[in-house]
Amino acid sequence: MSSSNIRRSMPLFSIGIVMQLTELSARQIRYYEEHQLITPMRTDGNRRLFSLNDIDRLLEIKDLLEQGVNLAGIKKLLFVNQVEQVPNEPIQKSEEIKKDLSDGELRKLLKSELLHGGRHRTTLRQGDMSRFFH
Amino acid sequence: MSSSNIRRSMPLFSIGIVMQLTELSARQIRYYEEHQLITPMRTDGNRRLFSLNDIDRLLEIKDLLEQGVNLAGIKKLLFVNQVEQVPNEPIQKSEEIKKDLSDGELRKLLKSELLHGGRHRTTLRQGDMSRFFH
DNA sequence: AATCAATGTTATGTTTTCTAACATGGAATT
DNA sequence: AATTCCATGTTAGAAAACATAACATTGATT
Repeated sequence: MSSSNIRRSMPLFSIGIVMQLTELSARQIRYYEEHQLITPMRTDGNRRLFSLNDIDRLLEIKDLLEQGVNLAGIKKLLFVNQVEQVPNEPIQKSEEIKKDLSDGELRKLLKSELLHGGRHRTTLRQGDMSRFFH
Repeated sequence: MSSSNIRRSMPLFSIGIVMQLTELSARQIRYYEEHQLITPMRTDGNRRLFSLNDIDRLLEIKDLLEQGVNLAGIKKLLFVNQVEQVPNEPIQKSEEIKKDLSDGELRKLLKSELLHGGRHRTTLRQGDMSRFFH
């Protein structure tokens, strides 16, 4: 897991913000979760918290729906993207230990990642973002 | 206003998330706002929404407080940072029109900025972020 | 001892989000 | 044409998160 991926998978956004950013209704977002197209984190009080990756995926879902793909198809598409991507990932150095980090360490790391911002992209579906520039 | 600055000034985060990221109490955050060290946006329902810049500033406030600077001093410091930084900004091209954008256009832009991620930094206090890597 | 700055704590009200149920419109199927 | 199904809207009621405001506390300064 690259630092960028860590940053992009941080649960940060309430559903209200995600609604604005994606222009999806709460109903739609929850429905997609219900069908396991996204799996946002939850707070202790059971509120959803979305990551940048979640938002990314929601926008892709929206895009595919507008192209006529149904949820079943989208689910498959998202899934093949994941499995076909794994082999392309460079073998990670042993430095990048995946071993359990303490909560404190993780929080510190995530903080610095977030605030340092992303300078290199390791996104799966590269080029997809072009559709936001119309 | 660079695209990065737009992205970093987007009101996105609830106070709960900001508490976690900064390890400040709600009381502290509100107190700093009360003394006009930050001015987070509000939702229609009056909930605070913080930007990355707000979080950045909160962390700087926290840092300065730990160094013994009081709020009055911090206020001055933040202010001189702002005024001394303006001349360093390159003159913006006339392409970068500041004219009013429609809400829709702005939202699209912000969305793409957010999701595209920051690749170049135009931060004011550069180097400050190093303190997050201990 | 009194004051002040920064923060904690508590009370009370409002906003946001939650789940669950039912409704609807359009497409596909029978 | 009637039915079914998918995706979404709408509503109700409960709980979480957040708002302001007031009072308490702690440590430093006067």
